[in-house]
Amino acid sequence: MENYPLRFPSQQPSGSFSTPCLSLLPADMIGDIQVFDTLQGGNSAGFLRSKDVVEVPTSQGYGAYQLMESFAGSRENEEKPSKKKEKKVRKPRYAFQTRSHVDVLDDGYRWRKYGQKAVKNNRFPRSYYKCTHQGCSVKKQVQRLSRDEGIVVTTYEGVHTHPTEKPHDNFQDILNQMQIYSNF
DNA sequence: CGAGTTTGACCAGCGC
DNA sequence: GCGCTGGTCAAACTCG
Repeated sequence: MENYPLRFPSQQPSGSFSTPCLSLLPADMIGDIQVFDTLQGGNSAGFLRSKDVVEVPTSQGYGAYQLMESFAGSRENEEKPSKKKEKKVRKPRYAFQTRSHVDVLDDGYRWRKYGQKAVKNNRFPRSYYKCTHQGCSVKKQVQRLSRDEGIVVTTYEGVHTHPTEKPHDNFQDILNQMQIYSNF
Protein backbone atom coordinates (compact mmCIF):
# COMPACT_ATOMS: atom_id res chain seq x y z
CA MET A 1 0.00 0.00 0.00
CA GLU A 2 1.21 3.41 -0.80
CA ASN A 3 1.22 5.99 1.92
CA TYR A 4 1.90 9.65 1.54
CA PRO A 5 3.16 11.78 4.36
CA LEU A 6 0.57 14.08 5.81
CA ARG A 7 2.19 17.33 6.78
CA PHE A 8 0.38 19.82 8.93
CA PRO A 9 0.95 23.51 8.97
CA SER A 10 3.65 23.91 11.55
CA GLN A 11 5.80 25.64 9.02
CA GLN A 12 3.07 27.82 7.62
CA PRO A 13 2.76 31.49 8.49
CA SER A 14 -0.29 32.36 10.49
CA GLY A 15 -3.22 33.47 8.39
CA SER A 16 -2.50 31.33 5.40
CA PHE A 17 -5.57 29.23 5.99
CA SER A 18 -8.16 31.82 5.31
CA THR A 19 -9.72 30.38 2.20
CA PRO A 20 -11.65 27.19 2.70
CA CYS A 21 -11.93 25.45 -0.62
CA LEU A 22 -14.52 22.88 0.23
CA SER A 23 -18.18 23.19 0.88
CA LEU A 24 -19.59 21.81 4.08
CA LEU A 25 -19.91 18.11 4.25
CA PRO A 26 -23.47 17.03 4.88
CA ALA A 27 -23.65 14.78 7.89
CA ASP A 28 -25.68 12.20 6.02
CA MET A 29 -22.83 11.62 3.62
CA ILE A 30 -20.67 10.13 6.29
CA GLY A 31 -23.05 7.71 7.85
CA ASP A 32 -24.00 8.22 11.44
CA ILE A 33 -21.61 11.06 12.08
CA GLN A 34 -23.45 13.97 13.59
CA VAL A 35 -22.14 17.42 13.07
CA PHE A 36 -22.45 19.80 15.97
CA ASP A 37 -22.72 23.51 15.46
CA THR A 38 -21.28 24.44 18.79
CA LEU A 39 -18.17 23.61 20.66
CA GLN A 40 -18.46 20.66 22.97
CA GLY A 41 -15.87 21.70 25.49
CA GLY A 42 -14.13 19.58 28.03
CA ASN A 43 -12.75 16.78 25.98
CA SER A 44 -9.25 16.43 24.72
CA ALA A 45 -9.94 17.64 21.23
CA GLY A 46 -12.92 19.87 21.73
CA PHE A 47 -11.19 23.08 20.88
CA LEU A 48 -12.28 23.50 17.33
CA ARG A 49 -15.73 24.45 16.33
CA SER A 50 -17.21 21.95 14.02
CA LYS A 51 -17.30 23.06 10.41
CA ASP A 52 -14.02 24.88 10.81
CA VAL A 53 -12.02 24.35 7.70
CA VAL A 54 -8.30 24.56 7.54
CA GLU A 55 -6.17 24.29 4.47
CA VAL A 56 -3.26 21.96 4.91
CA PRO A 57 -0.28 21.23 2.74
CA THR A 58 0.17 17.62 1.69
CA SER A 59 2.56 15.97 -0.66
CA GLN A 60 -0.18 16.20 -3.27
CA GLY A 61 -0.49 19.94 -2.77
CA TYR A 62 -2.90 21.73 -0.50
CA GLY A 63 -5.88 19.94 0.83
CA ALA A 64 -8.77 21.33 2.76
CA TYR A 65 -9.43 19.71 6.08
CA GLN A 66 -12.73 20.16 7.77
CA LEU A 67 -12.81 19.15 11.37
CA MET A 68 -16.12 17.91 12.56
CA GLU A 69 -16.50 17.03 16.15
CA SER A 70 -18.99 14.29 16.42
CA PHE A 71 -20.36 11.89 18.91
CA ALA A 72 -21.67 8.74 17.37
CA GLY A 73 -22.99 7.79 20.77
CA SER A 74 -24.98 10.95 21.20
CA ARG A 75 -28.20 9.13 20.66
CA GLU A 76 -27.41 7.12 23.73
CA ASN A 77 -27.12 10.34 25.63
CA GLU A 78 -30.61 11.38 24.75
CA GLU A 79 -33.62 10.47 26.80
CA LYS A 80 -34.48 6.96 25.98
CA PRO A 81 -36.83 4.36 27.32
CA SER A 82 -34.92 2.46 29.96
CA LYS A 83 -33.49 -0.83 28.92
CA LYS A 84 -32.12 -3.72 30.87
CA LYS A 85 -28.98 -3.73 28.82
CA GLU A 86 -26.22 -1.40 29.73
CA LYS A 87 -26.11 1.32 27.21
CA LYS A 88 -23.17 1.15 24.95
CA VAL A 89 -20.75 3.95 25.54
CA ARG A 90 -18.98 5.02 22.41
CA LYS A 91 -15.98 7.24 22.20
CA PRO A 92 -16.18 10.58 20.49
CA ARG A 93 -15.41 10.60 16.81
CA TYR A 94 -13.60 13.21 14.83
CA ALA A 95 -14.01 13.30 11.10
CA PHE A 96 -11.74 14.95 8.60
CA GLN A 97 -12.60 15.49 5.01
CA THR A 98 -9.56 15.54 2.82
CA ARG A 99 -9.10 16.26 -0.83
CA SER A 100 -6.62 13.64 -1.91
CA HIS A 101 -6.26 10.89 -4.44
CA VAL A 102 -4.87 8.53 -1.83
CA ASP A 103 -7.20 6.95 0.68
CA VAL A 104 -4.88 6.47 3.62
CA LEU A 105 -2.99 9.51 4.77
CA ASP A 106 0.10 8.99 6.85
CA ASP A 107 -0.64 10.56 10.24
CA GLY A 108 2.40 9.06 11.91
CA TYR A 109 0.66 6.12 13.55
CA ARG A 110 0.64 2.51 12.47
CA TRP A 111 -2.71 1.09 11.51
CA ARG A 112 -3.96 -2.38 10.85
CA LYS A 113 -6.89 -2.81 8.53
CA TYR A 114 -9.50 -5.09 10.06
CA GLY A 115 -12.42 -4.73 7.75
CA GLN A 116 -13.93 -3.28 4.63
CA LYS A 117 -17.58 -2.83 3.89
CA ALA A 118 -19.65 -1.68 1.00
CA VAL A 119 -21.62 1.37 2.05
CA LYS A 120 -25.14 2.20 0.98
CA ASN A 121 -25.40 5.00 -1.56
CA ASN A 122 -21.66 4.99 -2.07
CA ARG A 123 -19.81 3.14 -4.76
CA PHE A 124 -16.61 3.21 -2.72
CA PRO A 125 -16.11 0.82 0.20
CA ARG A 126 -15.41 2.00 3.73
CA SER A 127 -12.25 0.68 5.32
CA TYR A 128 -11.80 0.08 9.05
CA TYR A 129 -8.43 0.45 10.78
CA LYS A 130 -7.15 -0.06 14.32
CA CYS A 131 -4.01 1.41 15.83
CA THR A 132 -1.50 -1.41 16.20
CA HIS A 133 0.18 0.05 19.27
CA GLN A 134 -0.20 -2.22 22.29
CA GLY A 135 -2.97 -1.03 24.55
CA CYS A 136 -4.14 1.67 22.18
CA SER A 137 -7.70 1.15 20.99
CA VAL A 138 -7.98 4.03 18.58
CA LYS A 139 -9.86 3.23 15.41
CA LYS A 140 -10.39 5.04 12.19
CA GLN A 141 -12.62 4.67 9.19
CA VAL A 142 -11.67 5.80 5.73
CA GLN A 143 -14.27 6.44 3.08
CA ARG A 144 -14.24 8.14 -0.27
CA LEU A 145 -17.29 10.12 -1.29
CA SER A 146 -19.11 8.82 -4.31
CA ARG A 147 -20.37 12.29 -5.10
CA ASP A 148 -16.84 13.62 -5.29
CA GLU A 149 -14.27 10.89 -5.50
CA GLY A 150 -11.51 13.39 -4.81
CA ILE A 151 -12.68 13.70 -1.22
CA VAL A 152 -11.70 11.21 1.46
CA VAL A 153 -13.40 11.24 4.84
CA THR A 154 -11.30 9.90 7.70
CA THR A 155 -13.11 9.34 10.99
CA TYR A 156 -11.07 8.85 14.16
CA GLU A 157 -12.57 7.18 17.22
CA GLY A 158 -10.72 7.53 20.51
CA VAL A 159 -7.49 9.19 21.52
CA HIS A 160 -4.02 7.72 21.18
CA THR A 161 -2.42 6.77 24.48
CA HIS A 162 1.08 6.98 23.06
CA PRO A 163 3.18 9.32 20.97
CA THR A 164 3.38 9.00 17.23
CA GLU A 165 5.78 6.43 15.91
CA LYS A 166 7.23 8.89 13.48
CA PRO A 167 9.50 11.77 14.34
CA HIS A 168 7.18 14.45 13.04
CA ASP A 169 4.11 15.87 14.72
CA ASN A 170 1.77 13.61 16.55
CA PHE A 171 -1.96 13.89 16.19
CA GLN A 172 -2.46 15.94 19.30
CA ASP A 173 0.09 18.47 18.09
CA ILE A 174 -1.70 18.58 14.79
CA LEU A 175 -4.98 19.32 16.47
CA ASN A 176 -3.37 21.93 18.64
CA GLN A 177 -1.98 23.59 15.56
CA MET A 178 -5.42 23.55 14.05
CA GLN A 179 -6.66 25.33 17.13
CA ILE A 180 -4.08 28.03 16.67
CA TYR A 181 -5.00 28.58 13.07
CA SER A 182 -8.71 28.55 13.71
CA ASN A 183 -8.56 31.23 16.38
CA PHE A 184 -7.48 34.17 14.29
C1' DC B 1 8.40 -15.54 9.92
C1' DG B 2 6.04 -11.58 11.48
C1' DA B 3 3.13 -7.89 10.19
C1' DG B 4 -0.40 -6.36 7.53
C1' DT B 5 -4.39 -7.19 4.06
C1' DT B 6 -8.42 -9.49 2.18
C1' DT B 7 -12.85 -11.17 2.56
C1' DG B 8 -16.75 -13.89 3.96
C1' DA B 9 -19.25 -14.73 8.10
C1' DC B 10 -21.30 -13.21 12.09
C1' DC B 11 -23.65 -10.07 15.29
C1' DA B 12 -26.24 -6.08 17.03
C1' DG B 13 -29.09 -2.11 16.36
C1' DC B 14 -32.70 -0.01 14.00
C1' DG B 15 -36.82 0.82 11.15
C1' DC B 16 -40.85 -1.04 9.20
C1' DG C 1 -40.40 -10.72 13.56
C1' DC C 2 -37.79 -9.71 9.66
C1' DG C 3 -34.68 -7.54 6.68
C1' DC C 4 -31.19 -4.11 6.13
C1' DT C 5 -27.01 -1.99 7.42
C1' DG C 6 -22.85 -0.92 9.97
C1' DG C 7 -19.23 -2.79 12.57
C1' DT C 8 -16.16 -6.60 13.94
C1' DC C 9 -13.93 -11.12 13.80
C1' DA C 10 -10.85 -14.41 12.15
C1' DA C 11 -8.84 -17.57 8.82
C1' DA C 12 -6.40 -17.46 4.74
C1' DC C 13 -3.38 -15.05 2.16
C1' DT C 14 0.43 -11.71 0.71
C1' DC C 15 4.57 -9.29 1.24
C1' DG C 16 9.04 -7.78 2.82
